[in-house]
Amino acid sequence: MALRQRTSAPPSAAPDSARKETVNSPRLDFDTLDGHLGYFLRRLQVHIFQDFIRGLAAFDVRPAQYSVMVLIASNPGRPQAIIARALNIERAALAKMLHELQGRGWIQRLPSVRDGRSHALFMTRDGEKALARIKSLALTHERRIERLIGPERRRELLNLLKDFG
Amino acid sequence: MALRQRTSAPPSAAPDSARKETVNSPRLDFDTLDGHLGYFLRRLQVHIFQDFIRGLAAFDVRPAQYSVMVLIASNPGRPQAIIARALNIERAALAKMLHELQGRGWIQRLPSVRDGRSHALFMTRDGEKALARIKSLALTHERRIERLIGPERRRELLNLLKDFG
DNA sequence: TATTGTTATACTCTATAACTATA
DNA sequence: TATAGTTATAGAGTATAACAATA
Repeated sequence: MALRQRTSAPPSAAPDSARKETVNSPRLDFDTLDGHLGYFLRRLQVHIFQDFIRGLAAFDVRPAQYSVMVLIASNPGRPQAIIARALNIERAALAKMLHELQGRGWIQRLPSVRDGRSHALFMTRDGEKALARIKSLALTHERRIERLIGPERRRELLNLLKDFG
Repeated sequence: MALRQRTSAPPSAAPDSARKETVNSPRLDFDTLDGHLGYFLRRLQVHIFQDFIRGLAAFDVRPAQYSVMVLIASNPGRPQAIIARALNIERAALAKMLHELQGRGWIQRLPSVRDGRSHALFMTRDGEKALARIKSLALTHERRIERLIGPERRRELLNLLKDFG
């Protein structure tokens, strides 16, 4: 594994009297950070989400909202708990988000016939129309990412990440 | 590219009278989500960060704090702006975090001799000692991730992500 | 007893603006 | 003028607990 502990004491362990500011910039040492997958995943993920948010600013749709709308549209009639579990969203957070989306007139919550506790989720007509345009912007976003990191790298990352789940 | 728009209207575009709850669970259709790299990156990154936070709960150190401490320790004497830029952290956020770390007695901010505006950052003795143990826990965390996703996949992901920057 | 959806709370992160002191 | 650091604020995301209704 690439991640290893340092064996020698780093410079800053020297006595205070010996401490010196680093003036020039002989490149930063990232030390153990270089061995953390989470660090690199995070960097790219943040960049991608920022691009997504900017790209869909016209609809004011964030990644989490997009994923919820896509799932409802492709799986109409599901209860909230199923959608929440599928996307790793807290039930409480999803309830709030659905309220928001319902306020925009994009989704519907119908009382379930079979289970008095749950709501069956559907898109509205307006929601479907909005989602069509949103998906188009999301596709444009994905193509920007593809150009940024290269098509092969994108495909390889997608494959590696996908079958992990 | 794998991401493509649907050509046919999804089921939920049917008239309201035709809407039916989905009862059983014939697996969810993730539709366009399946083509978004950001979606998969996010899933794994969240999982990894949660594992990191749990693994370092004894020190109450979060990923961002860890990355800052590692950078200061390996690059003593740097001003805040350099560290912030390197880690894509807002200057304002870093200032707050450094105040926190200073409160724990882990880092020092010495006034810069060369630039009256900036602070030279150093670890304290206690900070170095804490960091040594923290790095050990971080290494254990990384090994858990390695076991979770497999050593080859981890290495490949790391390589693909690294030379993007 | 367990689950669905809801509300409320708290904490972290992120983004922004405004300010001071220096350069 | 621009930059370094600070403070304050607002918004989003996340985590938790508690509750009513239903299973």
